[in-house]
Amino acid sequence: MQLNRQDVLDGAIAILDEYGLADLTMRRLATSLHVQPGALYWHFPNKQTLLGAIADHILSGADAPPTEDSWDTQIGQIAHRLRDALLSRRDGAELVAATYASRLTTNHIRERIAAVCIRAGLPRRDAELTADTLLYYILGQTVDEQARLHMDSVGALTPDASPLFESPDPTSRFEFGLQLFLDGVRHTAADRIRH
Amino acid sequence: MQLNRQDVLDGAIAILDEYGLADLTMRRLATSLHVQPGALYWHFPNKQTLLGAIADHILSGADAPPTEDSWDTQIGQIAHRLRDALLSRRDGAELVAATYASRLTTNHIRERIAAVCIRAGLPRRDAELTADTLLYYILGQTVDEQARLHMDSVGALTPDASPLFESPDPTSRFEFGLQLFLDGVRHTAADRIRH
DNA sequence: ACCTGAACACCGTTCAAGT
DNA sequence: ACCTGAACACCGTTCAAGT
Repeated sequence: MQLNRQDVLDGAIAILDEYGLADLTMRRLATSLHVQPGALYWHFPNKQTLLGAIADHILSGADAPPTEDSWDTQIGQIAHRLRDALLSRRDGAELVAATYASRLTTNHIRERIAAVCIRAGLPRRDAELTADTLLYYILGQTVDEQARLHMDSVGALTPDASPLFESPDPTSRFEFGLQLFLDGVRHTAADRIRH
Repeated sequence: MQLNRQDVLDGAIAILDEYGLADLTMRRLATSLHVQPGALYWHFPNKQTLLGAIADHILSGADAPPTEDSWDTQIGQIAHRLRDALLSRRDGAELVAATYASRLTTNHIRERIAAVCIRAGLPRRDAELTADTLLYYILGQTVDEQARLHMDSVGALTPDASPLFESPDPTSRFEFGLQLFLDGVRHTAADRIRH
């Protein structure tokens, strides 16, 4: 039974979900696929590339065209989609943050957000910087949120410090930062229209 | 010549500056201090703790009381101090991001920013969430900026994609996101005063 | 085309024993 | 109190050789 690229990718994602990013090693992956470690290097040149492919997979779908009708709800929609995508797999946010780094800002999601900002009245360059700013916020916030979740499940937190009972809850925290950001964009856009 | 905690810390920072985070290993550090790897574990319980101490060192000073007089310039001052601190050592932003994660939001810097927000008219809880939002942005932006710098020095980029000639330059990019954020805070604060 | 076997050059951490 | 010696249990990656 021969392996293909997709099998390796699926196996890697399965390990990620079951054991987390720290335990996603090439050797462990090889074992789970009943293959020698070296075999993986026929399908992926190195681990970094494999992680990149997982990151792409996690993010796929988050950059679909927005269906809302005003620019601010459109950005909100994309932002929530991205957060949901990052939270959809164990350590998803950490993996994307560690792997993508400066590539999130070379992503289709960035273009989508920038496009919405242009429609809101921002010049191209401002729109791109605005998209980057939002992406940094979402990634940071979500990495943090997911790290707390994990700490919680591992019991490293006192019960009343549990993020599950945290007030405000993670989604509200996310919404707060998102609205703060949108207010900033509104102001910048309004300025542009006035001048 | 006996080693103490500070010697280990200094040695680690020296390796960080010269060879970068990826090459900062316990074994390499031990060699540079002319000591066996196990010796380090008398001074630090594990690598994570050592990295945490380096992160604290990098961040020390960034949380001094602001000297500006309006709340927005105060936040700007703290934000720039944090960025400068992260950029002050090779891979500083990456190290802090990887090590601190959800601890940046348990930092004195967070309290400083929150305090300024409270003085600007925000309720305590909003002030904390606002501080977190800013911290996520600064960290993300600075990690990215530093990663590009490194890619550049390593020659992994085409000349015209060099961040050194990027327009706008990194500092202006940073300033853009910061102002976007401050506009958002202004709006939230104004809302609070009106109602 | 795809994989094995086996090696290379590393890691972080532990711990009895030494001084 | 502080360190050595030596081991344990791993890593990612390479590559001749096999099928």
